Amino acid sequence: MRASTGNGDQEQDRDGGGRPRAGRRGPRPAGAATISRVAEAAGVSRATVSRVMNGSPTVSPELVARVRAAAEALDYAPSPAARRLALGRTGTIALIVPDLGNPLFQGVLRGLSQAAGKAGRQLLVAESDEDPEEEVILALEARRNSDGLVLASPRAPAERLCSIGERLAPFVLVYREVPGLGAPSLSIDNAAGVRDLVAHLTGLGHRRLAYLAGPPGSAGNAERLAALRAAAPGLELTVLPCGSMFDDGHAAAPAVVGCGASAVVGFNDMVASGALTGLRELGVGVPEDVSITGFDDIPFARYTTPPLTTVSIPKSELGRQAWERLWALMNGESGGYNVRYQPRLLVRGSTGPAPSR
Amino acid sequence: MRASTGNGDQEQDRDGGGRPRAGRRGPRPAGAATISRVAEAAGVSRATVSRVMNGSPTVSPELVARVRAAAEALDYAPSPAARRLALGRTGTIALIVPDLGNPLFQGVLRGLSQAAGKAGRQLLVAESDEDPEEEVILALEARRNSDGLVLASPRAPAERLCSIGERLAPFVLVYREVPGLGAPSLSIDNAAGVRDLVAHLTGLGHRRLAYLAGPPGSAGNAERLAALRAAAPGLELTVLPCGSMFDDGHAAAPAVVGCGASAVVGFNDMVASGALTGLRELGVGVPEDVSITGFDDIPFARYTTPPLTTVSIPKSELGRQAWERLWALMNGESGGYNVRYQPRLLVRGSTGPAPSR
DNA sequence: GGCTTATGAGTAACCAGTTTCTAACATCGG
DNA sequence: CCGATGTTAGAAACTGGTTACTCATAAGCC
Repeated sequence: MRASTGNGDQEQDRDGGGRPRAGRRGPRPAGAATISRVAEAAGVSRATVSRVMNGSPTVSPELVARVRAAAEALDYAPSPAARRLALGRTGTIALIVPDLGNPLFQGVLRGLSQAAGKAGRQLLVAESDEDPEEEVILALEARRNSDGLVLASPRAPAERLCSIGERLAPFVLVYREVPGLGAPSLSIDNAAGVRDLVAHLTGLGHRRLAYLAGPPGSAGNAERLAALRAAAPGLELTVLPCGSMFDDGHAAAPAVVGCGASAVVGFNDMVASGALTGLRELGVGVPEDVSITGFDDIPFARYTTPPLTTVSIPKSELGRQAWERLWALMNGESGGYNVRYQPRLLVRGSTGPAPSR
Repeated sequence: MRASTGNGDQEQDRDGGGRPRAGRRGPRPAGAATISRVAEAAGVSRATVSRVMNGSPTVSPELVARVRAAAEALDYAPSPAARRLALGRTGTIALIVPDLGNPLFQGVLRGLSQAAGKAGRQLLVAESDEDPEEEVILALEARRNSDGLVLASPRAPAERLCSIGERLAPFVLVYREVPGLGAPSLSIDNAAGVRDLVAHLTGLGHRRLAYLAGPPGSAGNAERLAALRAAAPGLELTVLPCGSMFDDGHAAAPAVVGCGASAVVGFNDMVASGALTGLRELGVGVPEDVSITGFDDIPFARYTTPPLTTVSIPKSELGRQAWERLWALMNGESGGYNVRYQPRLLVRGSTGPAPSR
């Protein structure tokens, strides 16, 4: 025999003595009890053991007790792998995010994890690293190993999502809406958030704004930018390429100074915080010289100096709701309509009156 | 002979005029192709299809082509559930953390997710919510659905872990060492980190320290506190119960002022940041009046005002290493010895000379 | 008391793969 | 030309549960 089968399993004793079947191959988790052994020990059929383990009411109390005792004695627990195959469900749901380092997705992760955990479901997590095609592959793969999917802020183009939508179902979209797709989506009214921010800033007398743009593939970034353009007909707007992390914002500080804006609208709280620190390092007063706003209200935003004016979005709530929707879909219900959460403006210390020129 | 040969051929309708078989039960994912259908289409046996799908070299090129074509035509992909059962492995690893909202664990999550993803493994995540017994149950459950575990900062008592250690294997411990346990651990030399901090603070003339304590169950907290007590024989140390989140630190600010310490050692960066903001709100100058240090070096620590002096630990590296160790263990190798990472002191702006009384 | 109905539990057919064994066939050496 | 050896691919036995049938028994009814 060629050694091609040597897949890591240590064939302990393949001795010529030939005991019945010492250790066939890998599967056996070291003598774990099987349903057959329990059935034998209790003197009943495998079907009866299965019924007892699943709490079927059609078993006599006496047998229930016997099976329970045998299962206990053998330390038996049904094999999840076998149940998956037999039942056709996994007891697992999956979450795909572009970036696990982003508090936005961490919030969804937490909410989803807790809601799914409470319902006794396990959670598979995968990070697509902002790569659209990778994301599609991960999603398909994850879906095959779960009963349902939550796609957070998917970077894949709408038509690509539609083309695989059927194989992804049931699934829920978070932080994005895709019209043609037959999946409920939970999203943020980015335009409303931006309008609130702009109203706040113009109310303070700001006329020259800079926008620290998020990642190019982000739908949220596109919406926020579009809303900013729409909301600011009489304003002067400079768009600075930036990113989504602290360092991106920090690195953009000189450009902010260079463009002469009196107020900076950050794509999110991280770039805003980074820019805030960067500006102060350059000797720019916040908010005396320049006002700064963020987006998302990450836990940290309250603890910058000065605290960041931002727009709050219910991150964990999205996770919880995503579970609710997914649960409904998995039960064949409708999953409900799309929801757009209204963000809430939080005015803190990083914004102030525009400096009189 | 009994009908035991009924290997997958569906005797479509044996019922009296009933419909073919509308929807037997759950399993069928709406007409997904099975290995039997592919075998039939290609005119070969199921065994051959299996061999082709797994790249076995013992199939003639002609058959390989035929099977490939049939699989392609039917859009066939092997059922992960069936493979799990047949192979006895899941292609999945699991991570248990006490709190998904903590950047410390997010770092491990990221590192692990990326390393496992690169190796084509999926990642199951569960949050124990700081509850020791819950954690044990989650770990056992997660282990049964995966090939290996990473336990981050487990809250469960050492003897409890030892008692279930065998059923958890293979697994790796992160942020904690448990002597009796036969699992490699990747931990931080908390004592060294604390010593560095204390040396730095005493070098600046501080003699009265306050420690913002972490969660009671945390092993890291116990180590840091013990090291602090040991490192400060000539110092006055006040221990303030606190927690691990921003708000905990913020709420502790008045107590800090009350105890008269000139330097605050936070359990981690979050409580330190919270305290920093709280102190400044109370009119206390940092670092002029009070110095503050954190621990962990979360991404945010660089962006507080002033930036936080802290001790850096390689969070993502721990995740990557955890994967390496787990991978070795899953292959029957040793998994290597325990590793204690040496943290690195980062002096930033939140610490300064002790005020002359 | 015989017939119908309920009930409890066993039999065997699934779920969808993997792998051992075995048999047929081709190749090679003597 | 025949036996030994080497390949290939199929048959069938697994992986460990679930559940549709089936059947025996007991209870209910007339």
